[in-house]
Formats: sequence, structure tokens, C-alpha cells
Amino acid sequence: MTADDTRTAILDAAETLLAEVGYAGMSLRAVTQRAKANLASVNYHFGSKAALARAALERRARPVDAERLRQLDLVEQAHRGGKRPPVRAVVRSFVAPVIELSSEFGTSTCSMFCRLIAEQPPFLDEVLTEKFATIGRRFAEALRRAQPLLTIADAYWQLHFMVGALTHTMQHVGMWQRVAGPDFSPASTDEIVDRLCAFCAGGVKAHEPRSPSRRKTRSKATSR
Amino acid sequence: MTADDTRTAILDAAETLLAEVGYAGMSLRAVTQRAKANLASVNYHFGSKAALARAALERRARPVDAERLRQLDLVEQAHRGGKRPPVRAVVRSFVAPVIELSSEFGTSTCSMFCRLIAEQPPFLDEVLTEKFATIGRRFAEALRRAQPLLTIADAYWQLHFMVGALTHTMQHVGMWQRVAGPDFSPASTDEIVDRLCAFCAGGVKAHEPRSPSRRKTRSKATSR
DNA sequence: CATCCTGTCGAACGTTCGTTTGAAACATAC
DNA sequence: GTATGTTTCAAACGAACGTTCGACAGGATG
Repeated sequence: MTADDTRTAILDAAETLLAEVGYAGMSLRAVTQRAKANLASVNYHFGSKAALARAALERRARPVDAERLRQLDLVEQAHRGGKRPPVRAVVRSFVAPVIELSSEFGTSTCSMFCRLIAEQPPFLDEVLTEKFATIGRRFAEALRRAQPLLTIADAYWQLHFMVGALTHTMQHVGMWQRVAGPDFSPASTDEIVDRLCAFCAGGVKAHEPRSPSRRKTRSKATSR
Repeated sequence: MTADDTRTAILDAAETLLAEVGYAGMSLRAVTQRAKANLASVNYHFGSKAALARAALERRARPVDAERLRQLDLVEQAHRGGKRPPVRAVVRSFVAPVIELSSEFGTSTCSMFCRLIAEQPPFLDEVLTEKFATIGRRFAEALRRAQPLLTIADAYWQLHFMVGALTHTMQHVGMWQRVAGPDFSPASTDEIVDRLCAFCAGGVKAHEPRSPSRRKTRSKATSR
């Protein structure tokens, strides 16, 4: 009984701290203090700091990715038989679950995702590799179905840009509000999702096929 | 003589390590070892670890931001008198200098930018606040001139998304290559700039004005 | 020559880190 | 009751951290 309580209390504390200070900045003493647990209990329940962080991440990432795939399946089923699914809907299946499910779990869930992706501590390598091999491949294919002009490489680049916009946005909304002041009003979850999806869908649709032979002339003044 | 040599050797080492392991992960012992300098020399020349990181960042950020403003000035001068500057050109002034100048300085310059922005160690607060107050405001205005439909808040959101796509892209190109395999071919600096500018400009242009009264209904599962 | 300033260097300071240990506390089964 | 397995706890381990200190070398200035 108390064993599971301790486990989840530690996971909750780790999630908050990962969001606020990242993996390198999170000390097990801070975790156990916040969880009102003993220092040794982390290594008892999880084995190591890396294993704890990994568990805290996967606890949240699993349902988010499941929801992504579920929404994508629905989108594709609704546009079966030659009809191309709209880019915007595919993008939304990728973006929305992160923000919406995270805001259900708590304010720090999304920040934890974004911080870990940005920091990429060593223990995350295989987790991310596997995740992108499944989720990434699946959405790259869906993007190509929605926008047949895309090559495989194109689709991966678009996903890459989307992940960047998504993670950075969710991690640093606070800073922009501080910097831009009242011009940058606080936003609801729905508004952020809408803005982000519109931006990413527009970016994907803006793609113009590259001809590898034609080398673009770059206007001087910019130049490289 | 040797004094300046030591200083720049330390800055170079710090830049590399900030790019690879971030601020929290960078130890002064690792810095001095890589710079072939004495451990105490960091505090002698810079005063503290935070001051060193700040110096390493500003050494590179200053010319990048200057180039951004220079290119933006050129774009706006070329479209004076009622003519709206193209969104793509404004976006490019913001994006290209980071990638192009960084690749001149060395492979780690851009990664350092991106890691620090993602990590946001405490010492960076005032640096970023000041930078976004000048560069951010300037480009937000330029975006609104290029795309008059944008409100101030809209423009800041677009910039926010652009920064995310930019930083994430430049920091994690390597991972995507590893994950996606040969599908995700290595890219030249020019190609990355082109792809990124196309995506961001498309995202900005895709903006549709929001009517604050009309609350959008969200269709469960897919999109709205 | 002596003096001063600038840098370098090895060594140590006090903290904090992740991890381990061994004993106590607890619940469950016989 | 005793025995068994699980969980908590205080304490300590060695290692690594940022920082500080005093001694020492080198060249410029008097």
C-alpha cells in the first residue's frame, strides 16, 4: 500500500523537478524531500537516478503517444479510399495530445517532455530512438499521404520542425509573457493548440519540392 | 600575450562543452582540461562559472544578432514606401544568420545557442530578456509590416514558433539522422536554411485572424 | 638592483552529488 | 507465537563540484 504511494509520490516529485531544472539539475535529495520520502527509497524502487527519470517520462509519454495514434487512425479512417486526409488534421493529431493530455496530468508534464527532449540526457537515447522509429515513421507516412509532393526526407524534416516549435513553445510560454509584457497575453490550451496547428500545417503546406540539380542563387547581402 | 590565449582557449572549450552537455553538465575541470589551462584560471579571468558561460555565449551571439538586424534593414530598405516586404525575406533575416554565422565559427556554436535557450540556466535570464526585448520586438514589428493581419500577440507567437523550430532543428539534426537512417540524408547548410525558412514563412502566412468572441467547438478525436 | 603587476599553478576548502549499507519497522503466512 | 519477505530509515561512502588561497614565475617600471 504505502509502497505504491511512495512510488507515485517520487514519480510526481521527479516530474515536477525534471520540468523545472532538467535531468542534470535534478538531485535525488530534492526529489525525496519533495516526495516526503527517504533518500534511499529512490534507489530501492527504481534502481538509479536514470531509471527514475525514465520511469517518470514513460508514465506520461505512453498515454500521449497512444492518443496520438488513436487520433491519427480516426483521421485516416475518415478519409479512406483515395481521399487525402487534410494536413491540418494530421498535424493536429500529432500536436494536440501532447498539450491537452499534459494539461490534464498537470502543469509540469509538458514541460518535462520538452526539457528532456532538449537536454537529451544519455539515458534517453534508446527511448527516443524507439519512439521516433514508431511514432515518427507513422506520422511521416501520414504526412506524405496528406501531401503527396513530400519525399520521405521532406516529411522527416517537417516533423523535425514541428517537434521544435511544439517543445519550445510549451516550455517557454512563461518567458515570453514576461518579456513581451501585456502584448503577449496568456492563452488557453485551446488557443495554443489552434495557433500551433495553424503554424505547423501552414509550414508543411508551404513545402516546395527541391530539385537537387538546380542550385538556388542566394541574394547577396544575405549570402553565406 | 599568453593571457589572451588562455582566455580564448577557455572560451572555446566552454563553447564546445556548453553545446555538448549544457550548462549544468559542464564542469570547470572539464573546461580547463580541454583548454589545457589551470583550474583556477577560469575564476581568475571570468570570476565564476556563470560569468564564463555568459561570456562564451555573448562572444557568438553579438555578431549573429548584428547580422540579423543588418539583413532586416536591407530587406526593409528594398521595400520602402508602402511596398510590403515579403514574409519569407523577413523570416530569412531572422533564421539564416544563426545557422550561417554559426557554421563559420564552428560546429558547436549553434548547438550552444540552442542548448542554452532550451536549458535557460538562471544566469541567462537578463541576457535573454534584453535580447528578446530588442531583437524580438524589432522582428515582431517587421512581421506585422509584412503580414498586416497579424496583431502584436500574433507576431510574438509566430516568432516563438520560429525560435522553437530553429533551435530544435539545429541541436538535434544528428539524432534524426541516426533515427531515420538513410531516408534522412545529411544536409548542407544552405538546404537546412531553405527548408527552415520555407516552413516558417508558410506557418506565418497560414495565420488566420482569431475572433475572440466566437469560441470554436472542438470535435473530439480529430480536428475541429 | 628592487618593486610592482599580471598570470599561472598546485593544493586545499567546504558542499553536494548518487549510491550503498545494515538495522529497524511493517505486513503477511504458517 | 515464529518465520519470511517487503519497505523505510539514518548514516555513511567515495567522488566530483565551484571556489579560494598562497606561492611562484615573468616582464615592465622605477
